[in-house]
Amino acid sequence: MAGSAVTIRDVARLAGFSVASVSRVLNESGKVTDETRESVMKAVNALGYSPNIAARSLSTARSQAIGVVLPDMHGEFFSELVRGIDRAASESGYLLLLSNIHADPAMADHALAAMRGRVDGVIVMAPQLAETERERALPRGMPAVLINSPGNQGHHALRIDNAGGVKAMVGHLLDTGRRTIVHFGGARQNFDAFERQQAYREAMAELAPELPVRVLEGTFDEASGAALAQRLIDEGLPVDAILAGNDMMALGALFTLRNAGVSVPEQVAVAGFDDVPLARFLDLSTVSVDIVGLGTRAVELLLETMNAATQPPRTELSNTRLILRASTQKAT
Amino acid sequence: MAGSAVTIRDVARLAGFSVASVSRVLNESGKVTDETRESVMKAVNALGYSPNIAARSLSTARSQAIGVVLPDMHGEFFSELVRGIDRAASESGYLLLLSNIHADPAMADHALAAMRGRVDGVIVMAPQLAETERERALPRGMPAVLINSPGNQGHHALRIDNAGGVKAMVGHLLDTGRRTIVHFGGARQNFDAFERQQAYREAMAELAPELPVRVLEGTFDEASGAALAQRLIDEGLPVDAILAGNDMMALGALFTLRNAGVSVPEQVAVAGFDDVPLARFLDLSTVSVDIVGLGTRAVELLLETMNAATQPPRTELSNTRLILRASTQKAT
DNA sequence: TTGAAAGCGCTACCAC
DNA sequence: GTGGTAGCGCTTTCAA
Repeated sequence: MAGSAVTIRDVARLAGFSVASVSRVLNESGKVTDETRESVMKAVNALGYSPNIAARSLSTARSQAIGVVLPDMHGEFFSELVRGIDRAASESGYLLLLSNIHADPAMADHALAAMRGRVDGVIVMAPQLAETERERALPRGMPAVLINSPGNQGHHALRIDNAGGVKAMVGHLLDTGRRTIVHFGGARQNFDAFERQQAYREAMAELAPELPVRVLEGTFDEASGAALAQRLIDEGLPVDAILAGNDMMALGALFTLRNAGVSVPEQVAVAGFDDVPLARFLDLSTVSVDIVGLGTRAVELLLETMNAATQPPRTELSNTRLILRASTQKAT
Repeated sequence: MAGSAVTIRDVARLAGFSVASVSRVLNESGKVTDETRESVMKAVNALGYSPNIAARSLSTARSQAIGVVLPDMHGEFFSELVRGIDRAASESGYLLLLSNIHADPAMADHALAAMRGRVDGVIVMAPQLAETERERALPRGMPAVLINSPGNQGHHALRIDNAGGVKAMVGHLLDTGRRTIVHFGGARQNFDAFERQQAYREAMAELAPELPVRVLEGTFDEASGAALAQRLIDEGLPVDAILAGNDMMALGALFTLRNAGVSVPEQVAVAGFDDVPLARFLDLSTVSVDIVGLGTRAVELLLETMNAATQPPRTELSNTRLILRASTQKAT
């Protein structure tokens, strides 16, 4: 292993003390005289010693590391989530052991197993993994917190508040006088897409039961949003608002409408979900999710679990914020 | 430590074999009869056993993990780089130990020290850390590969080919008839900003020594690009091309010019560097860097170092690609 | 082919 | 306050 050359024994020998004392100095545990501390530290510096953490882990039965298992994601969401997790983890003295799992369940098994003994707990985001598969893959007794993953057997879980976000946006569209609001949904298998579609239906039913409900199903990408918008244009544009399941679809719709000479927001309002950086540039109204906060909170919950395993599992919703920009607001 | 309940000894007991045999089965080392293998595997499954990797690391002196030390970055660059590193690492059976270092050199020390004994090598991106500080923080004998970091004492290093990218773009601008090309530079302390500015001067000197050279210094963000563009407008726009040090500056310039009624690219061409996702949406010509490839390559070099420490250190440049879009091309 | 046992580097307990 | 040492869970000789 890298850097293993000098061990605690070398330090002890050079300092003229026992390994026990060296350990005490390094861990600030137990009593040592200033003299002892000084000789030990001198030896440490002279040798460029840093302790072997694997050995320490083995001895203390804790690794001071948190496992993070994420799907293969692109862009902002990934970096923000990792940033949040890292921030909270390093504040508490934990390092991150990262593993991307791709669609394959066998990889999840492998990734989780590989973490055994190197982490004190894991944060798992596996929207594509069935609950049973996930639980089988999770090593026995490994504290875990779930993010946007199906089921919640015995673990704390965190979810994006899709329902709250969508409902707020539907409310805004209604408040600004929209009457025929169509939803562009993502693929059915996608957990967030599913929840957002549900939320749209519920919000309409609750806030404006007399108004028509319509869902067009797409795939959460720009091209799909463009195609669906084109379909509406071909129909003679029988709508005055498009609530897309995510920003990329919304942007696709935005471009297509503008290219077709439809004025946004005058004729049609367009709204997204996620608040990707592009949204700000293109003046798209959307729902923003506090991703950094999601990561931070996941760490908090995990630490709580690790320190008191018998907490009843909770599911929390992460905050969501309505971001109103030009794409839904008539100029005043 | 998490999941430590069942050990190799429990498996051995249940299987009716020694721990040595269990180890052999699990590692596919040495000879075992099919019977033995079978009983062992049965016991493993029954107990839900997975080996404690910290113990294995200690015993084998290798951890099958790679340390990744990155600055606190936002967005696409971070996720793409980690994706590339993760992809290559997991293909070779390595896990990633991640640590964000912030500006503080003490944190770098801490992060690197914390990796000792848990990783077989590290990939370090520390553009803000002086070479001496970095080398002091790096535990003795730890194989390391540098990304976009100053100096290269004894380590393989990878850099973005800023010079090549800028030169190609300058060439393109000249080819399309631009004659007064001004460069919007980033902050002087920023390594990439510095290199790109240098490259601009060199490219101009080489390709068009008769043309004027002008650099306006900014800060690599949108507002800065906007401000510098405004300055040019106030001067009566004595340029026909803006080569920004990065995309965000270019976008700031783009908006400001358009709002001022300046037509891009007819009156002024605008080019960036990085190819952020926004660039495609806003039809900005730019230079794209293969970030995933950068990460992948870093892992390859690291594995090479770990397996044959006595290679002479090399510095490689990562490929760069000219992306030509509407912002620099006169419509034909 | 299998088992016993010696470490890997460290921490923590127990004596002094 | 300090040192000796047993173990943490695993791999890997060395004998049998």
